[in-house]
Amino acid sequence: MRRPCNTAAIRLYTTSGRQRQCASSLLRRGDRKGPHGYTAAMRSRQTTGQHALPSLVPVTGAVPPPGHRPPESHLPELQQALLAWFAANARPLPWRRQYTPYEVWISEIMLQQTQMERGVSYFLRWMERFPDLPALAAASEEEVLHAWEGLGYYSRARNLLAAARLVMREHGGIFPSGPDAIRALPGIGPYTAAAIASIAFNLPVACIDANVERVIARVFDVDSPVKSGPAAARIAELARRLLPAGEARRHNQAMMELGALVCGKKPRCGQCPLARFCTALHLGIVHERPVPGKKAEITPIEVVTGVLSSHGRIFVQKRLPRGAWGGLWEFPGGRVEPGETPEQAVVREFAEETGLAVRVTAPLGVIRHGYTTYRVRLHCFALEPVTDATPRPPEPPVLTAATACRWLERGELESLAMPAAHRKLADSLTAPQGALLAAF
DNA sequence: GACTCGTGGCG
DNA sequence: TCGCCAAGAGT
Repeated sequence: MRRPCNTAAIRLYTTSGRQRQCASSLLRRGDRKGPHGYTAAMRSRQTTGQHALPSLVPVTGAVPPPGHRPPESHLPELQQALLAWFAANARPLPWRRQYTPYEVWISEIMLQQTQMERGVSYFLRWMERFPDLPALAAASEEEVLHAWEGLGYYSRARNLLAAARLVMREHGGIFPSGPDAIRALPGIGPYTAAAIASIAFNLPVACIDANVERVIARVFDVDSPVKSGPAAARIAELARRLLPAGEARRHNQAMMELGALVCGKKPRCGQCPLARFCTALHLGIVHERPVPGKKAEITPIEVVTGVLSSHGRIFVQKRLPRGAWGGLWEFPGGRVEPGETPEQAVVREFAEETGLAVRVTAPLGVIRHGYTTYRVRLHCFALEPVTDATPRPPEPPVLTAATACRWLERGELESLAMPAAHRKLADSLTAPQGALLAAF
């Protein structure tokens, strides 16, 4: 299965240009003054204070306009406005046709920490390859990882397979409908359990994801970091109270859709169905909600990898089953140690990870990528085996960082799941005009 | 709670 | 170039 690229089908699901235009003009206006007469200086002071609400004072002469409807005392009206908005603005996503548990499940896992457009393209390809749960359960991990290649967080794919097999074994192949049974499946945490229970089965549970947190933090003016305990508890309680009876499926999707399309990082308050209920908008502090947590530090690191070729074949190894890129295939390599050149590092890493003696024949360039806490520069090299004069049977590799290895024909690189950076390198090897091809 | 786990798009 | 982040879960 080939990695999805930007296909024409995806355009169906993107935000329209009209919405983008409206949003930008609104944002500029809001940045300058705020919709209700509070200055930027006022907002700035509110952000740093622990108690934004009590310290709020209108600009001299400005009176907060009438019409704000405190959300706590207008829940039914708010719920109705949200559902009406969703009915008119819901995107026609592929898993919104039938709401089968399998499709809802796959879509929810794929969309974790993944942008909608990418999720849609992978979802469509996934359903061609694994059309139902038994088909997934019958697949190999190699196949599943290959279908997932490029999405990242590969434990999601491994857990999907494990969960599918568990459902076959313990639930007779029928996706469980009880919240506890759903939550017990590998890879399904609090959010996803609630999403499947409500969206697939319309059970009365509230979904709380980053979108919902953002919407609630603004509408109800939650003034502590949303990831902290107190804020999380308040948001959970508010989310429960917001849920209309019998409407969990539509309501939860509406909350998340609103957070994605309107109440995003760039809020489009002018087109928001909840604007008249929104406390943060009323106070002119929409941009200060939600209150962010502390940000992680990014460490720059130098990493090397090498493409070892011998007799027209290329060496790859399969990473250990757990941890980063677990179960994916890669070219051996590792970090450059202090005082070491990248060339020295790749020779050392090959010796440590495979027992193979190699030498560098050519540099293949530097690939930049980043993940969570690292910003990586991956130095790539072409390698050849170091052989002594006397012919002898080739010694088998001694793998210390992998469970398997293979010598591949160049065309076979396509068939294995690889980390994104290694995939870029592999693609450069087979590219028709690859500047690196001469090295082979 | 604090960490880890990927990737590509965007301003 | 760089920081931020997009429908979180597992340890």
